[in-house]
Amino acid sequence: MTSPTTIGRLSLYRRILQWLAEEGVKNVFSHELASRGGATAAQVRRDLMAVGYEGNPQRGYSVSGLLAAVETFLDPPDPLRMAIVGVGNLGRAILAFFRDRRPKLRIVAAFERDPSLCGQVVRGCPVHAIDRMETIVREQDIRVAILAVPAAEVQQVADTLVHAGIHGLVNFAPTPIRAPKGIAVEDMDITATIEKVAYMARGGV
Amino acid sequence: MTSPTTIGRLSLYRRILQWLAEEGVKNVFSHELASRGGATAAQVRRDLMAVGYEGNPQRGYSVSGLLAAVETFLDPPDPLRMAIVGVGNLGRAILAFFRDRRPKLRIVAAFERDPSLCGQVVRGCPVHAIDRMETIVREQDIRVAILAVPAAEVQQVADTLVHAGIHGLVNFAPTPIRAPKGIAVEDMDITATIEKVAYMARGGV
DNA sequence: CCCTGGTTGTGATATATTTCACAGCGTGAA
DNA sequence: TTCACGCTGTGAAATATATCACAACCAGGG
Repeated sequence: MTSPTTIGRLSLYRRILQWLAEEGVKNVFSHELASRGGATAAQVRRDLMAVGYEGNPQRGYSVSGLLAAVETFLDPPDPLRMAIVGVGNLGRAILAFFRDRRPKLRIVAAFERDPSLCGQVVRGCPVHAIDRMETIVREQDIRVAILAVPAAEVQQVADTLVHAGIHGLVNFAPTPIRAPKGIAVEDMDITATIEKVAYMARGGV
Repeated sequence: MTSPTTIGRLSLYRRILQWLAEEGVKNVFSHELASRGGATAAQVRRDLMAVGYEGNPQRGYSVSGLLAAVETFLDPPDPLRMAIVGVGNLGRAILAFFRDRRPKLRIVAAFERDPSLCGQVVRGCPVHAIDRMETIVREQDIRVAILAVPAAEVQQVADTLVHAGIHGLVNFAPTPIRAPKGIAVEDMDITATIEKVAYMARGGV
């Protein structure tokens, strides 16, 4: 019903609103959100239709009111438990960002093939051996997994997670993964993005 | 003329074709590329129209021929020099991936605020103080920069790079950046993507 | 009071992207 | 030979996404 691109932008507006709230800003107009969010004012208003919060032509939107509405819309009612697979540089970067930032989206477990890391706590997150992944995902009711493993392994990891009953996957390997219908999958192909910019950057050479 | 989404997929097909070539596969059909690339056969054929390489209904596409055609299409004629700003975990992950993988896209410099890293070589890439960024970007004719710095700093870094004559920016900070027209910008918002999947994953709870 | 100016919410429109569907072709079997 | 098959390349249609444009609203200033 609500398009995925809109969901992605709402997540961004939420962060902008949090920023504004910290700065003590009370009200905001659609064009201000747009300029901070890299969108147009019309698009912001269109996106906000999904959350059903009404602004007012004189003051725009109440920052706190809109923030609450967006959070209600985006956040699951109960905290959603997530896991990360692969505690290399990329995995650590993601862990660091999410730490203490989203109470409703908690990364509760990490999995890693390298035995020397297992048993440690990295960025506040316990690291388990990847063999125990299926068991732990089931036991801890983990719904979403972030895959930060090499391309050669990622499909197998994804299959195991699907088998363990995962609901969503975010894949950072430079190969798309296949998953049955009903499982939300997003491939974030860093290489493709960089190559895309490299291509576009030589328009005016 | 060619849409950015197509460019992104061509980059993916290129990697798949490299894989196939390493496996010794000589020919490939559009539906095989599609299944490995998370697309449909029609979309693959449509994308390949851009590169102007013709397949044949009996054998499909020659892996080596198509690979060469895609590379000619995507790669700049001369090697494109790139830089990375921020040598934290994310920066290192990207450096590690690009190392020796793309001769036509070389990350030739890294910039970092932390003085203890400056002067070192990380993943084969020399790390410079960020104060010297503008000078080095000009001197070394760096065209594309990858931004892996905190959100609070990213706009200022981008402005400096624009001033230094950069052509393209890939931004990993969770805030979109503003740049003048004519500069290719791609924001990779990891947080938004994860939140998007978290949202979609609770469809069938 | 009556304008003017600036904003919201949204129907209508435009653009971008994907999918459909089929002609054209060469191969292999009968 | 003649047919059926399976694929490519691409016009046409469908879908998804973004933008336009305007009625409705209200505050502030004549």
